[in-house]
Formats: sequence, structure tokens, C-alpha cells
Amino acid sequence: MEPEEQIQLIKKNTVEIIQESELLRRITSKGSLRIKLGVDPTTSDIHLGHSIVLFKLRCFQDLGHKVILLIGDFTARVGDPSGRSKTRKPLSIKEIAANARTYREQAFKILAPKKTEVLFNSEWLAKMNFSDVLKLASYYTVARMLERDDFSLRYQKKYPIGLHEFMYPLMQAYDSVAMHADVELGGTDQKFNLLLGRQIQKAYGQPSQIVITMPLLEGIDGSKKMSKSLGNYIGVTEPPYEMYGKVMSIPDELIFKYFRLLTSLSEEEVDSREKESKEGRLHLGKAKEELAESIVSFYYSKSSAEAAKERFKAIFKRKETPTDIPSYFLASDEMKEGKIWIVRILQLTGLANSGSEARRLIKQGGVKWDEKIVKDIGWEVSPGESHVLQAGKRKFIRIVRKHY
RNA sequence: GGGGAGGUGCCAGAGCGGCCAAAUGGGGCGGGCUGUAAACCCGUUGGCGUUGCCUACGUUGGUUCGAAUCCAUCCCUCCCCA
Repeated sequence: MEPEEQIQLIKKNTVEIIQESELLRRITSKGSLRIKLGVDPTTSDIHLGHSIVLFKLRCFQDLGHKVILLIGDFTARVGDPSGRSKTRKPLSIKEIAANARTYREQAFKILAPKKTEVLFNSEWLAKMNFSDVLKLASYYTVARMLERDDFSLRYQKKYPIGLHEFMYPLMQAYDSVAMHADVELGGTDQKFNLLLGRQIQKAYGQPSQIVITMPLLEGIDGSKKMSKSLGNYIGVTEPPYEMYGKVMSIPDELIFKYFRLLTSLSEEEVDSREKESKEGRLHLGKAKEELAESIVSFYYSKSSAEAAKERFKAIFKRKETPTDIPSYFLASDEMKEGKIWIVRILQLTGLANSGSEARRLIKQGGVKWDEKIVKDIGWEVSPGESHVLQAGKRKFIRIVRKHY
């Protein structure tokens, strides 16, 4: 494909390309470029927020460029301070290795495995000695390091900053040197680190990489960046129904952003839906259904998406009890004379974390036994063969007697 | 090395001898409403078979009838000076 056409495809959904003219020049002169994505194995699961960058990498692959997934197994010992207000606790080698493995597997839901090279930065970082490190550190100043938003914020708020945290951006930048990266991708929160890569490459006598930043995705709470630690994420390996339900729970304002960044719809198609909804011709609930369906279809299949939708409707629209709910096998030694206290069973099944919580749930009318609201905290249940216990609107457990 | 400030519940942040299981906000959970697990409203939010009891305000001791609040010790953080 012609370089100019490639640029058009690459540009879609990006926030910034530094420098676009360089990118064009380099594609023209080199043909196939080395595209770097640094992966932080401090978390294992990939969520829809990560997928945005991965889709962009996929786009590069489809254009014939070389995509390199860099697992930051060494940098993970520090933990990226980006956007953090606290020092991260370092992970063990074992945890990092396990995370890296799942990360790679999950990334291949989007990337083409054969066209992806996977590298680990311990390969070169672990070998550096102190003079190498000093040399690297000398290329940057404290004042400039403190320009970074998160560092300066922490500095102003008088939160501690470990010296080693200053090394993180430098290590990431050095990775670009070691890898001879032509392009590095990242979320907008990575801009500082990505730009530092340009500077450090120059210091080591290499051409500076082109930096491409992608938008950050708000999580299902609608305000904060999607992340596992905030619990507002939708993981790419979550079961279809969970995934569907979570998409259905995003705030309305996010619907079209999700469409743009997470589905294969063209910009025109998204625009027209947005326009229709503004004019009242497209109901937001419908739009969200379509969104949820297409996301689940991508990671699973059309049929599982439909099944997820059906189940969602059954529970929330028709308020039915779902059929595929997990079972809890109630042993007879958990009962006294064939009876068990309702509070106890809520705890046993994990529907409540404590007796107090169970009581609270009952008091607030959130507990149902076979679709009937439980009102009496002291209720001693005499369970038959099979019952359905429900806590809140969406937590169900089937209680089955165990005979042995 | 010297001087000063501070460490409170999931988080932020009040309290500064009894009225404190600890204000307020955020988050979480439950209910209502809804196309929705959006928005909004209401309630709730340490544990315990619960009108009471137990454990909690960095650590360990102490003062006191009584401590998150006072004293000492240790650990940790921040600031200023050098």
C-alpha cells in the first residue's frame, strides 16, 4: 500500500503522531518498520482499554510492519509510576513470568501471532552494569523528570518518590535503543515515556522513534481510566455474559466513544448513529445493545453474543431467574437436624462476606429464596433437593442437597 | 548532622481525654425509578445468632475510673536548615 494511504489508516483514532512527516518519510524509505509496544506485566489480564493500542498494532501488522511486543519483565521490578500517586510494590520474578505468559496469550486475541515478535527487556537491562546505568542516567535531568505530571504532583503533595522510579522512564527509553524501534505506541498517559525514548535514542546515536499516542478509555464507572485495580474494567477473557453486562452498564455518554474505539464500525457509521440518537431516532438503550453485542461477537462469536443478550434481557427486563447459575452443594453436616440458618447459608455460598453483611442484605430486602423475598433474619431453612438463592439483582446460586 | 510536621475505616479527610465503631465526601452494597448494572432518589457500609458484646485510629509499653485523643519507645513519611 502507498505510504500516504497507510498514514490515513494509521491515523484513525490516534490522539497524536510525533512526527507524522517523519513517519511518512520512514515508511517511504524503509518500507517495513519496527513497531514497539511495551507491556507491563505487573497486571496479567488484558482489558478493553489495552485493546485500543493492540488494534492499532494489528493495523500496522496488516500493513506489513513488524510488531514487537516488549514484555517489561525487568522494568516490572520497579513498576511504572505513570499516573500513580504512590510507589508500587515490586513483584516477584515468578509473578512477573506468569503475568507475561497470560498477557501474551490474551494479546493474540487481537494480534496475529505469526507476525508478532515477543521480547523481554531483562535480556539487555539485566546485563547492564553500574557504569552503563550512570551513562544512561546522565542523559536526563532531575528538573525535566519532575516535569512529568505524576511526579510533579507527588512532589507537590509531598508524597514520597523513590529514586528508582526515576529509572523507569529511562529503562523504557533504553528499550527503544536496544530494539531499534521505529515507532512506539502507547496511551496518552505514556507520552512522557515515549518522548523520552526519542531523546535517549538520539543520545545513543540512533534515529528517534516516532511516537503514537492512543486515547485512554474510561472504565465502566465512566470517569476513571479503565484499570484492573480500580475494578472498572472489562477483561477480554471474561465470559460472554459478564462482558455483555458490563458493556450495558457503561454510562450513556461513553457509548459512541466505545463504538469508535472498540468496534470495527467506520467513523461514518458511528457518526450517523450518534446523529440519529441526538435526533431521537435511535434509542440509546438500543445503541448500547448493539455495542455490547458487537464487542462480545468479536471476542467470542455471534451466537454467544446473542445468548448473552438473551440472558441479560431475561434477568433485567423480565426479572427472570437465569438457568445457567452456579450450584452450591449443601452437605448434611452443614445443617442441624435438616435445617440451616439463612444467614449462614448466605455466607457459605459467598453471597455475603460476613454474617453482618448477610443480615444487612436481608434487612434491606435484597435476599430471595426461590424468588420470594426473605424477611426474617432468624429464618431456619429446611432445604429440599434444589432451590435458588438470590442476593441483590444479579447474584444467583442454586442450592443443591449433597447426599453422602 | 540539626530543627519542625505528620501517620485515623476501602480511599480522601475531620476528631485531639468520656456523648467515638469515629463527622463529611468518594467508592462499595441494597432498594426505588428506568431501555440499562446510565442518570437521579432513598437507605446502608468493622465483626459477632446483634437492644448487648468483641476487636479497631502506625508499633510496643505507660498515665488515667476512662485514650484515636496525654506520655515514652520504636517504625515509616514529609518539610526546612546543613
